[in-house]
Amino acid sequence: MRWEELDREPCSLARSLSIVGDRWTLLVLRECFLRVRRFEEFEQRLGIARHVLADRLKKLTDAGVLRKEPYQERPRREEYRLTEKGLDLYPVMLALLDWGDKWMSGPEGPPLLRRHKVCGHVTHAVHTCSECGEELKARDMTVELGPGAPAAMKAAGGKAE
Amino acid sequence: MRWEELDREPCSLARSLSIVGDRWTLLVLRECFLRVRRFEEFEQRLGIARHVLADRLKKLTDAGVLRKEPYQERPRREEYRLTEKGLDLYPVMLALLDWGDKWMSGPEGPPLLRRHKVCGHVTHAVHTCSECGEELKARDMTVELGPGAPAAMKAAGGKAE
DNA sequence: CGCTAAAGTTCTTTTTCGGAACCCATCTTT
DNA sequence: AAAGATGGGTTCCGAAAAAGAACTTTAGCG
Repeated sequence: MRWEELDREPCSLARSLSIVGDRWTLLVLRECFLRVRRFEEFEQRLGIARHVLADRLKKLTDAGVLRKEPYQERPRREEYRLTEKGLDLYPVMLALLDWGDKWMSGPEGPPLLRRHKVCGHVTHAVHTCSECGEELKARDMTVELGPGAPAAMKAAGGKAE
Repeated sequence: MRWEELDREPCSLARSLSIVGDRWTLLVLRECFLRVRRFEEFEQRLGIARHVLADRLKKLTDAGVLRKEPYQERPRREEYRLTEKGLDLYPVMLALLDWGDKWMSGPEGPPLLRRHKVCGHVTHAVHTCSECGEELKARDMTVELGPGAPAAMKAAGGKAE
C-alpha cells in the first residue's frame, strides 16, 4: 500500500493515520494543545527541520486540523490554531499520554501529570461506552459493516478490514 | 530532535510515539486486534513490504508490545500476539477510530461500526475522568510536573513540555 | 527429486529527513 | 541611509528509510 492511498481505505484507523500517522505530526499537535501557535516556536521547541515543519503545518491546515490566522498586519504574520476537528484529537493525545505514563515511564513515575480542573484531581482517561457507560475493552467489541462500507466489502459478507 | 532520542524525552506522548509513531506500526497493530497473528497474513492484508513488516514486528516484540509464540515445531513457526502492554493500546485505537469515523467518513457514514457486546449497542468511546467520571476536555486540563520529571525541569519551575 | 509453504533477508530504486544556508518583507537601531 | 533583527518560509545536499522484487532457509508432501 502506498501512503497517499491511505485516506481512501475503508477503515477509519487508516484514514486517521493518513493525517496523524507520521513521525512529527502528533508532536506538532502536542505543542498546539500547549498553546504554541507560531512557526518559530514550533521549531525551537521541537527541534524539527524547518521544511518538514512547513510541510506538516501545511498538511494539517489543508486537512482542516489547524487554521491559519493573521495576528498582525504589516508585516503580515500568521499563527496556527486548532480547529474543532483538531481539538477533537484530544482523546488521541490522552490515550497516548496515558499509555506512555503507564508503560514508558521509569521507576520514578511519569514526567508530567494532568490535573482535571473540574474535580481538582490528577487523572487519567477511562474509555467508556457511549451507550452503557461501562469501560470499553478490546475483547468486548465486535466489528460490523457500517453505512459507508464499499460495495465489495458488503458483497463479501462483511469481512472486517 | 533525532528519532532515536524520542524515547528518552520527558514526555509520555513522545515516548509512546517512539513505539507507535510511525507509518506502519498502528496498522500492524490494527491487524493484531483483529486476531491476525502470522507474517504472511499481515503481509497480504496490509500490502506492506516484507522487510518493513519484519522490522516492525521485531521492534514491537523488542518493545514488549507483541510476543512471539511458536504454534508448531518442525518446521518451527511462530506467531505474534499482543501482550498486556499491547492490549493496553486499545484506547489509542478507539480514539483514532472514532476520530476517523467522525471526521474522515464520507456522507454515507463510517465504513465499519463497533458494537459493544456487553450492552449490545453500536458505540463510540467517551473519555472520562478516572476520578470524577466527567468527560475530559482539553480546556479543563492542566499539566504539572510529575515524579519522573528531570531535575532540570523541576529547577526551571515546571515549564510544561 | 521437484514443488509448496512460512518466515525472513538481500538488492535496487525512489522518497523522505536532517542540517545548513539562503530569501524576503518589514520594523528598529545607529 | 545602512545595518541588523524578526518571522516565516524555500532551496540544496548527503543520509536514512521505504517500496518492490528476487532470493534464502527449513521442512513436509507426492
